[in-house]
Amino acid sequence: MRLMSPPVGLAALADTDLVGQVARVLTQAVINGQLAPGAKVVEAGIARELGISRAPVREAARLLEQQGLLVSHPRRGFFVRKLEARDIDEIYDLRICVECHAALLAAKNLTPANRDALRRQIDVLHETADLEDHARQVEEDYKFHRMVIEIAGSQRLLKVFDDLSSELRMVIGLIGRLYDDPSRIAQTHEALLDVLEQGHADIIAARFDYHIAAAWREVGKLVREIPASTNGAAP
Amino acid sequence: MRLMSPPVGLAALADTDLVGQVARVLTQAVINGQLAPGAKVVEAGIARELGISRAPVREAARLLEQQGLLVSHPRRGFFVRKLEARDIDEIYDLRICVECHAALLAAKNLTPANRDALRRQIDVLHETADLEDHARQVEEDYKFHRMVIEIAGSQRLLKVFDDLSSELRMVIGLIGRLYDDPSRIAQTHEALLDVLEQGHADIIAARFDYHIAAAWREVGKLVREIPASTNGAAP
DNA sequence: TAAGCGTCGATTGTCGACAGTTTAATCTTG
DNA sequence: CAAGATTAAACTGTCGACAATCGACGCTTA
Repeated sequence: MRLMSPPVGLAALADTDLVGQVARVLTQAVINGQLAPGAKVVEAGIARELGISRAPVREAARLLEQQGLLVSHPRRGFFVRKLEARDIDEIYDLRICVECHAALLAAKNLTPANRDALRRQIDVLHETADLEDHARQVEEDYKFHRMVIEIAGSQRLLKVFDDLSSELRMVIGLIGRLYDDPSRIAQTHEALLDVLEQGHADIIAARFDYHIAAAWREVGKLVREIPASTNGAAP
Repeated sequence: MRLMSPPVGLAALADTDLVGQVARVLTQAVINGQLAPGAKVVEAGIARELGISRAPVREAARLLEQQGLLVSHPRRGFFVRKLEARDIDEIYDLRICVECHAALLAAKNLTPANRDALRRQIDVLHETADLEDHARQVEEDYKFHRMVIEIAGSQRLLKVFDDLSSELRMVIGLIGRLYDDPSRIAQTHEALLDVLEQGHADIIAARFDYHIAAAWREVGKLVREIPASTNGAAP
């Protein structure tokens, strides 16, 4: 059963995967705040809303739980995870750990082809800098980082990053605007590509560390201007 | 529905979680080889065997898929993941990345209490060295490493480690014997605790890196004596 | 008025069923 | 006899149903 009204076209490639679709829908709902942190995710409600049964919804919820977007209290249901300042710190700490390592691997695997791909992505960053679409800016930013990890060539590294990303998108979606000076993000990423090309391990690690830590401080600052809430429900 | 016959006592605390139980059963089956790599996991079969319906089995399978123990081919079902040499490399590469980082954090958080806990675990390693129970040795080995990450204090770091661990247990279970000289593993872990206490970042990272890399080489050697198989099924 | 208790609606956990698809087995046919 | 077509069995994806449980509300009782 399709979620959207059949889009006429026969472009039903990787569509056949209900729980995947539900997972995407839920993820999106969490990211854009339709499902606020702490909100209860009522299986029957989602199911009815999507015109499907509860089974696929439950499976999708379990998936998102594993990814850290939802928490489940047995016999009480699934809830949108509340991220506290501590979680943000954990996420960025792990991001630094993982991305610095990935950057080193990526530098080793750097070919003209994927070097150009990165450069093109930086061009995209330049373009989006002018737009007022903050969400888009964040998205293209992530895409660059993700490309680096793809180049590193480890599926597991990529999975960790993707899981962290969806958690982060949640907070960032909540914060709203992220960059004070959008034009600068393209520049900072050029610096990242530079050190990758240069290929000196220490410098690469230091540069990526600095870059991510900067984002960490930025997000941390903005988050602390927002409600601090204890996670989960009382026992 | 309970899996075991009710153990009389009222110690039915965290029992109420069918999918959790199923997940554990399946994990165990994968680790000890009852479910061989590449084997098909038939939902109805598992369900019947456990005397439950397919729904919880499916949810558990999705969970293990997310953890990397199973792969799912839409419309064809779940299969036990086949780990190739490349996967082993990815796992250990990530382990080094994560555990070295965790070790640094752990060193900062090291208190007399958890320092003693680590030491006690090393004692256990000494004791199990005499036994011929290889599985037990591996398990206690992991427990030490896990404790370090617990001390580091990041839930996410711990989750990444746990996921990697279950994948690794799979390979190691397959290999059978892992240590040529069991008496040495206690020693090497003492060295790890030493550098943690000493608290010098570079030395900690280097030592953990070396320790894990050694295991990597060991496992890699043993794995390559075993069938190399392509993962998944043909499209 | 505040704490305790029972009731009722809402929601989860689990089950069995059914249709559509995949896989295995059997039967053709060149 | 081998390759392809055909049929039958097995399995997955999804659904709707039902009992058990949880949380809220209101009522009783100090």
